[in-house]
Amino acid sequence: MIPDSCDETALLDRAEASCRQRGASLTAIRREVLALLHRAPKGIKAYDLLEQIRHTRSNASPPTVYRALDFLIEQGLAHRIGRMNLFVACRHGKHSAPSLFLVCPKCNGVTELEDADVVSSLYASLAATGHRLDSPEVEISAVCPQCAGC
Amino acid sequence: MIPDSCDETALLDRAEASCRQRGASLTAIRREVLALLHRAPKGIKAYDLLEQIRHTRSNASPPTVYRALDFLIEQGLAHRIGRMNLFVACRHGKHSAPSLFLVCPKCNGVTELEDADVVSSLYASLAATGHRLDSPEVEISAVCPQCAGC
DNA sequence: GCGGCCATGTTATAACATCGCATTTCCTCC
DNA sequence: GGAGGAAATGCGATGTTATAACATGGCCGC
Repeated sequence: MIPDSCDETALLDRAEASCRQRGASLTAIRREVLALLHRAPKGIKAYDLLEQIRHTRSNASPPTVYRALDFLIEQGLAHRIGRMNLFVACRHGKHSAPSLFLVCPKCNGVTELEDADVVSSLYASLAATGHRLDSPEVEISAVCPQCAGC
Repeated sequence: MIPDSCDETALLDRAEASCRQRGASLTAIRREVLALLHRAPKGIKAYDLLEQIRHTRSNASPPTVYRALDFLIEQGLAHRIGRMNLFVACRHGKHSAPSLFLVCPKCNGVTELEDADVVSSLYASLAATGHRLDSPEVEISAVCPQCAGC
């Protein structure tokens, strides 16, 4: 897990290196989008992202953003929260094992849930029906403790 | 569990009764939408639903469909799959427990998975961290058996 | 230079969802 | 039975999210 105090540039450089390893390139646009995602730990919507990125690239358009997002997701650097049309940066270095992400529908906060039992029983159940997990990130919409009180 | 061979009319009548019990009414439009959902076991999109329902109600508009869907979801008779903007009829009689939806990213098909082990361990794990499931639908992206072969 | 390749720019439009308000329907209470 | 009110529907416009389609730019090996 990457500590929050981690320097942004270093983080982006690491992402760039990992892309290069795979023969992909983290271009300027993509890097900027990734940086914006990292600055929005609670997720950000595509059109808010578009507005943000227009501060530095006034000609950016929806495809500019969506293409960058698609790339980042493909590279495992970002994640799409289906229900909310929300995008978040991936908070962990690698996905050696699948993990569960609890997404709070109120504050949009994302918490990683580490629980071997859940993951293994999920695996077993999927295997029983012939399914195979598509992505190592499983999102679950759940109200977080802070918001549960409200 | 309701057997698949169950007659559609009977199924709708049962849904109507369960609505009435709660002081809600399964009107003609809602009943038709529910019937259409049941005929699309892999889920159907709102605008496809709209096109279908126009066969019998030529004046139907997007709000017609969305309002009916909102009602059915509220009543636990249908589920919304956020990721794909897809709607499915609930395949259980009751939604006493949340269920897992396996969404195939290739064919977009939705399969409802009922697995007490997974659900209970998920529940336990959520409770341990103070979270609470937001909706009875837990979506998981998983390649289905048909697409896995390709 | 030129041809291939990837990324990006640009315009338009598709696809999904909601709002706001008028009208109707249906229930209930008198 | 009729008045009042709540719920449901009709209808048009609008908001929001995402992609299609096509043109251009820049790099690189040859």
